[in-house]
Formats: sequence, structure tokens, C-alpha cells
Amino acid sequence: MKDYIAGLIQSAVDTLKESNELPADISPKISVDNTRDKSHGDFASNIALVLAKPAGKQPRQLAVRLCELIIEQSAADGKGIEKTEIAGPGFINFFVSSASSFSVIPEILNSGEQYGRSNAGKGKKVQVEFVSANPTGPLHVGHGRGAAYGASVADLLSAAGFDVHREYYVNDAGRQMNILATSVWLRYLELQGEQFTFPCNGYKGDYVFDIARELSEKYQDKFAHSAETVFLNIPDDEPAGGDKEVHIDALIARCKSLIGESDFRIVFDSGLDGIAGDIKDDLGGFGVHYQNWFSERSLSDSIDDVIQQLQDSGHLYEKEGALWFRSTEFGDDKDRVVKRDNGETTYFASDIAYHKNKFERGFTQVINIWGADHHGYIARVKAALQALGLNPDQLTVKLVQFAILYRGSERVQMSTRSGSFVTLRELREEVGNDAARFFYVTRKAEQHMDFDLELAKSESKDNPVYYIQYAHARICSVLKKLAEQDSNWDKENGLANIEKLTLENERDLASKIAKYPEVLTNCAINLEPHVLTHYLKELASDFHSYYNSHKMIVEDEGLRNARITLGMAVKQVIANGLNLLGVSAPEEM
RNA sequence: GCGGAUGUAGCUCAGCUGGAUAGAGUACCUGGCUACGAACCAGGCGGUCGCAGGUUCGACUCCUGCCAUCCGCACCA
Repeated sequence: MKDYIAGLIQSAVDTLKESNELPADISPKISVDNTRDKSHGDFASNIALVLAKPAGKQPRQLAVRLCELIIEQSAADGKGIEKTEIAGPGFINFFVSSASSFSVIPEILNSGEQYGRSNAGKGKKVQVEFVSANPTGPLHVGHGRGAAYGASVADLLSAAGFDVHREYYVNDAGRQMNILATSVWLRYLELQGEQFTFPCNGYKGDYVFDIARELSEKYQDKFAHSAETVFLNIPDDEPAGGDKEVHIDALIARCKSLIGESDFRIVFDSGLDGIAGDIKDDLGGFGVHYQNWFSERSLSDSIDDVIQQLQDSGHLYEKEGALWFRSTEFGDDKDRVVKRDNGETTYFASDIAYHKNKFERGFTQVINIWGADHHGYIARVKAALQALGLNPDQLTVKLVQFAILYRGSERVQMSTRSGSFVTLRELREEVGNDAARFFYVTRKAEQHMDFDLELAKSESKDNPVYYIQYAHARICSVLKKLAEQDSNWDKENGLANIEKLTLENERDLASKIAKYPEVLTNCAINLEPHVLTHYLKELASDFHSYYNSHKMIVEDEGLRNARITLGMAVKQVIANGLNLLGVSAPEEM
């Protein structure tokens, strides 16, 4: 309908140009908006205001001429424009006929789960990379927001006709993972009966014990060494007056030399597999699935290649024994090291290779969802893309702010150091997947968010998840009630009697569900699932209001079926919307 | 210091990319079940859109400068 109106306006403008009432050399952007206020009709256009200046005419005068032409044309088309009005400074308001408003109902019932989906993305290949937390421990509530947001964005893009590839970048290489492997080994040694002070910079969570225990059961004393040998000549840890980084690095080296590279790999992989498996399981339980878990380790050869490529194109230089990328050439604050003076490549070097790899796989758009603390990273990655001759505009980075947990008005303290942080799994168990998925995406990504556990758990209208699900369940229960009365919903009869829907509530509901496809497409393109959550709240509210003011099960068979038919269309839209957010649409609660 | 994000009702947040009288929820006040589910609805109260300029027919929205809060600014990942 919107497009149709835009077409009407366009042809009216063309006509005025031909008759020289408008200058021939202007081509204004035609915009048709949904009205905010019902008294302004269904749609509105500001075209007369936009044209007033170039035409040198009063906006309202211009609007009158445009309306004459628009009405003439739409009457000929018979597409359901009932009338137009000129309002305010010169807006043209469009009123759509009742029949036309309700025509969306059969469309929804026919499309079912497909209703709202579009081909706006034209099958373009898009990658969404999200969560990508280091596999050094279980996911915590901060990762949960990225997971919920990323999954919803990916599903929205998919619904909008993009070919979506969901990916998790597994940091299975690097120093942090070596620290994890060494932590596992030390816990394993403790299980073998050795006694020593655990390094303060090691991973101290309970899950490390679990992994060590499995290792111990599977390999017995294969990796065992005495505490004396292990700590011989190791520099002091921080509590003993030393440097914790030096201490842990020495332990990593000692571990490798005592058990050898191949056994170190076994210990390393037991840590990696244990934790990555846990993360995968956790996300799967959260309704978050990936096409690919991309291993950082698999990049090792291409890291050297990409450094060579940058070297050859003159973007690198040596300074103080290290190899630097001249990212300042592309707007970064400072140049960045890609290879350290000890010969190891940096994490940034891996990331350059990884992003190059992404584009080599043919994605037209690459979306990275990162924690807000990574924002300083964007400039250097985009700089690297430019240096490689790639288009940095094809990379979109969405930063997700952290969520602060509250229990009622009390802030929940999270501390990684003490190992007492709240895990995503604990959150899911406490508030449920539906509430967690929904709450995480009700705020736009860059908004700081207060996540109230009590509210997420509450079963009342305070809780928007229940409010929306309740609307869905209510419609289902009408059908059940009908069945109890030995009656049935007759869809064909309902569709045939749609004209019996004459209430304002019913018009509102119909135009609300008619907007759903547009809402969906906007959410997808703007990467904003929160707009969908607000839309669903409004739709549920409209339905509850209708339900409370008028009975659906009435004597008049035609009216009864028509009302239920409308209800079923609403139910379908709620279910479709919730599904895209990873939230269930229960038939009873 | 530099860069980014945020600032809208007492509180938590929307505001459709520049449109009409700035909206929800919550809190508070009033009313509605012998009812297809009250896990709901109807009404009321509540605002200098951080501040000051600028752009134009028109600004919460765009530009500039301040103020406040948060986050970044590694040869760590």
C-alpha cells in the first residue's frame, strides 16, 4: 500500500511537471510515512512541503493540486484509497478503506510462518560473527547479550532474504590458552598428590578441576612430575614479590619442556575441547546455533602470508626489533605491532588474516558483534582491510554494551578474579531461556542495560515476555473454549464475513499486523531487534485491549468466525515475531 | 589528554533516520471479574528531550561548543 501511494504521488508530480506547474528539473524523494495519530489517517506524505520551495508555491495550495490528481488516479485504480486530507502546514493524509485494511488477514493465514519474510536481502551472502569468547572458561552473562543479540540479528537478516552465515571465532591459540593448559596441568599435578602454591594468574575456576580430573582418569600419571622439579628456579609469583606474568610464562615453558610438545598438546586440547564443548552446549541450549566454529589455529599459514602481502605492498616497517603495520596511514591513532621482537605474531596479525579470509569466502557484508571494550580495535582492523585492497565499508562492527545485573534494586556483583561470576548457564536456569533471550534484546545494542533478574522471573504484566506470550495463549484458549462448546472455528466462513469487523479495535489490529513485514525488514537492515520487541508489545497490548472490550465467541456465527479469524492472524504474527527472537509462543501458560 | 558510547516522565526505556499535540512500561491515584484466562483492561498524575548556539517551512533527530556518566587508548588475547 505504501509503495502504491508513493507511485500515486510520483505520477501526480510528473503530471504537474508536464503542465509546467512544477519545474521540470526537480525530482524530490517521495516519502510516505505511517501516521502516528489515527486522526491523520493511515499514511501521510510531506511531499507538498518538500516541493513548496523549488516550486515557489504555498505548500497547502500545492497539496490541493496533488490531491486532485491522486484522487482521480486512485478512483480509477480502485485500490482502496478512501479519501485524502490536507492537514497542518501541508501534509497529505491518506485514508485507506476498511476492506483494504482487512485484506491482510487472508494474506497472513495463507503465508503462515512465512508471513513477514521478504527478499529484501536478495540472497546476498552475509556473515555474522558473534560471541567468540576465548575458550578459557564458561560464558558469563556479558557474553549472553552478544549471543542473544547476534542470534536475533542473524535470524532477522535471514528472514529478510539474506544468505546468513553464523560464525564463532575460536581463539584456540595464543598465550591465554597456554595459561589455561598449564592451569589444567597444575590441577592435575595436585590430583597426583603434589603440593604447591597455585599461580595467581592461572585459571582458578572449578571447571579447571573437572578437566584435570578427566585427564587424570584417562592418563593416570602420564604427565606427572614432582612439585620440586616443576618449580625449580621458577621466578617468584606476585604475592611472593615477583612478577605474575613472568611467573606464569616460566611455568608454561617448564610444562612444555617437562612433558614435551606432544603431551602438552594433549593437555592443551583437553582444556580447549572441554571448555569449547561446554560453550557450544550452553549456546545450543540458549537457541544459538552456528554454521561454523572457526579455529584461529587453522590460520597459522595464512598469517605469514598476509604479513608478507603487507610487507610487499610497503605497509610494514621494523622498529625496536618488532614488525609494525602503518595503520596511521588509514586513520588509526597509532601504528600496530604484527610481529613481536621474540618472533611471535600478535593477536592482531591473526585477526588481519581472519578478516581477509572472511572476504575471500565471498561475503558481501561482514558483521562483527563485539563487546564495547573492543571499540578501539575497529580502526586498526578497517585499516588492515584497506591496506589489503579490501573495502572497509563492507565490514560492520556492532558494539554491544555490557549488561549490569540487578536483583530487584540490588546490584549483583560480578568478579572474574574470585571465580564467582554469574555464568550464562546460571542465568538461563534462573530466569529461563525465553526471558533471557527477550530481555537481552529489548534495548538497542549500544545502550547500557540494567538486567533485573526479579523482573525477568516475574509472571505478571511487568514482564513483557509474559505479556506477549499471554496474548498468544489467550487466542489459543479461545479455540479450546470453542471446542468445549462443541463448536469450531470456520476459517472460510470467517474470511467471508470479514466485513462484519467494524470496530475501531479491529481496524487498529488489522493495520498493526499489516505493518509487520515492514517492521521486520527495518529491524534486519538496521540490525535492531529491539524494534521488534517493542512492536510485539504494542501488538499484544492492542489485542488485550480488544479482548477485554469485546467477546470473540458471540452468537452471530459470521461475526464470531470473523473475530476469531482476526485473532488467528494476530496469533500468527506474534508467533512469527517471537520465533525470530528465539522465544517460544506457548499455547497455554 | 585523545577517541567512542550514553544523557528523553521519580525509575527502566522507545521515538519509524528531519515532520503534526514527544510516547510506552513501572511507580503513585481511581475504576472494572457470577466473564472466551484479571498473568488482563479503562482512566488520572507525571517533561525546559543534559546546557548553549547554529542549519530551515519544521530539530529529540543534523552541525559546533560546553557539562555529566561509562568504556577504550599493549610487542595481552
